Amino acid sequence: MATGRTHRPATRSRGIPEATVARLPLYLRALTALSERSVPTVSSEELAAAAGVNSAKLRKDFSYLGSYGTRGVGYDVEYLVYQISRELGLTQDWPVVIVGIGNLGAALAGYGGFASRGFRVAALIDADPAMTGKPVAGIPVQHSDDLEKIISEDGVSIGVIATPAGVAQQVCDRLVAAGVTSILNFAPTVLSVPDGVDVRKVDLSIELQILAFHEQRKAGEEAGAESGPEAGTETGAPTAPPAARTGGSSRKGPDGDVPAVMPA
Amino acid sequence: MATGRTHRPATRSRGIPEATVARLPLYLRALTALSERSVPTVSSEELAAAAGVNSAKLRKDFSYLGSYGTRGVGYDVEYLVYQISRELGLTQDWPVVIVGIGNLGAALAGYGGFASRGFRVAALIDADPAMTGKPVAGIPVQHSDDLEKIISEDGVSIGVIATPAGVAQQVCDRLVAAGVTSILNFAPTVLSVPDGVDVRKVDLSIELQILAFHEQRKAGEEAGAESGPEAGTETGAPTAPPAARTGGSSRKGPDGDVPAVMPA
DNA sequence: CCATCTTTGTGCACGCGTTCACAAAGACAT
DNA sequence: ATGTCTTTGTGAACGCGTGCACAAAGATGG
Repeated sequence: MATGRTHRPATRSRGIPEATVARLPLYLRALTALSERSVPTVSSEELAAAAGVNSAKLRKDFSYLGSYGTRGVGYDVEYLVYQISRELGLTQDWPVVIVGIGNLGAALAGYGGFASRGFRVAALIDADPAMTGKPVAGIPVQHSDDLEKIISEDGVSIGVIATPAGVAQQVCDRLVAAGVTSILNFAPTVLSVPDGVDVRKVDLSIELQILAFHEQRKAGEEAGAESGPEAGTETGAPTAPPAARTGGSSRKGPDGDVPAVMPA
Repeated sequence: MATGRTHRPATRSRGIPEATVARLPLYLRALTALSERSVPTVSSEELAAAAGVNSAKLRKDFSYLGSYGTRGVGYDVEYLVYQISRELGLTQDWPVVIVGIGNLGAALAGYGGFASRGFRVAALIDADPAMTGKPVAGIPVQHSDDLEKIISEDGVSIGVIATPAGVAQQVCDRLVAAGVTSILNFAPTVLSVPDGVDVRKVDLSIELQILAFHEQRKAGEEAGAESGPEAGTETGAPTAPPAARTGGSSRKGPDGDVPAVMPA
């Protein structure tokens, strides 16, 4: 999970567990595919397989929404699509602003998965004056000076931050002050927000690091098979905990991200 | 969380809980920032604040790695950076291939956060012959015909899929067959992989849908304050569960993703 | 050397999420 | 109408993750 809520101790919204909410979009996607193939009904078993989850889990998830199935038959696809869409708030239009139109921001602006699910890119915002007015994915970039005006005029409540890490918190503060209450953060920083504001983060680097951990473990298991499972626990630690300071490097990554410092 | 492992019942790798592994990159980032400011030691309280977590949680996380702190003082920054890097497998170089060089793939290729953490983009691969040879972020795109050769020659074990959803499973199968055992999937599909292969997924659309859910709930709470908290449970459902089929549309999204069908 | 003070490391309890297993419900055939 | 068969909906048990609260450890000062 590249994700993780920030703050807010598992709000358990209207009795719907957070874990269930996170799976509803998965079910919706599978159901939409079935709908396009004109499949009238699905069993929990089939749908669970399509969504990549356990069937018992799926049934319990749906039970939080109500009793929308028919015993002995399954679930009506169209009806379920509607119910989940309504529950997720996808029956209304959500204007979204994207702040920071670099490589990633531009890619997000052109991402088809947004518009297809009721999310409308209301504006692209960047701090670089050279970008202002230039169309990206058919939408002209606006300058960040107008951020507050754009948010309030369009009634935007969801903001996407795709800026360098260094300015993410400032951008976040301005978005929140202007009325945004949900933020999707792509910058590799921890954002602090007041209560009532939801933050979800997507960090590509973190995902890769988690994969690397498991990858290393797999490799270690093979190699460790000959010398016992307890190998590799102390593979030459460089110095004792109170190591002498080496003086911090000042290299900065291209997007304002900080590189990992690897002693020795 | 934009994330979520696939299969594999919480492997609890070498006694290190999955939830802890997912937080290690967070700590590492905070520690790296401290290291650049030449801060010699941090308390669990300070570091926890910087990483956006609870200090008790942080201490428990570190306890799984060993006793690297000094009571009354805190943790040695440099030493901890090294220990976490080693635990995550970041002391070695991980070659990574990115398959599907569209908007997103190109953005990923240029993402600075990869190289700075020991991940090296070994190759960019795309099925479009017109892309072949064209440099993206300084790296020439190679044709997908050579996928197997590239993987085996470079010893690549981590693959990133940024293709349209329709071809993601095929690409995944080829990657796995060629020897890739960790996959980061950006395509909006459930990938099925054999045992021993890790898949992590990042789905931008899902993250927004989760935000929309909470956003709707917030809006509903305000409005519902006047008519009681039980309002909005049955806001005009369109038809009874056994609804007549309306015939599926066949529209496809621009990236092969399927649009949500909204009845009535 | 001793007292004090800070901060770690962890035992324990609690709550959420997952999974099993089964009773109830309805479709369908006779 | 009745029996059979399929599939849902959920009660209950279990395991993981989180957070509290405190004892142990070590630094620091006198």
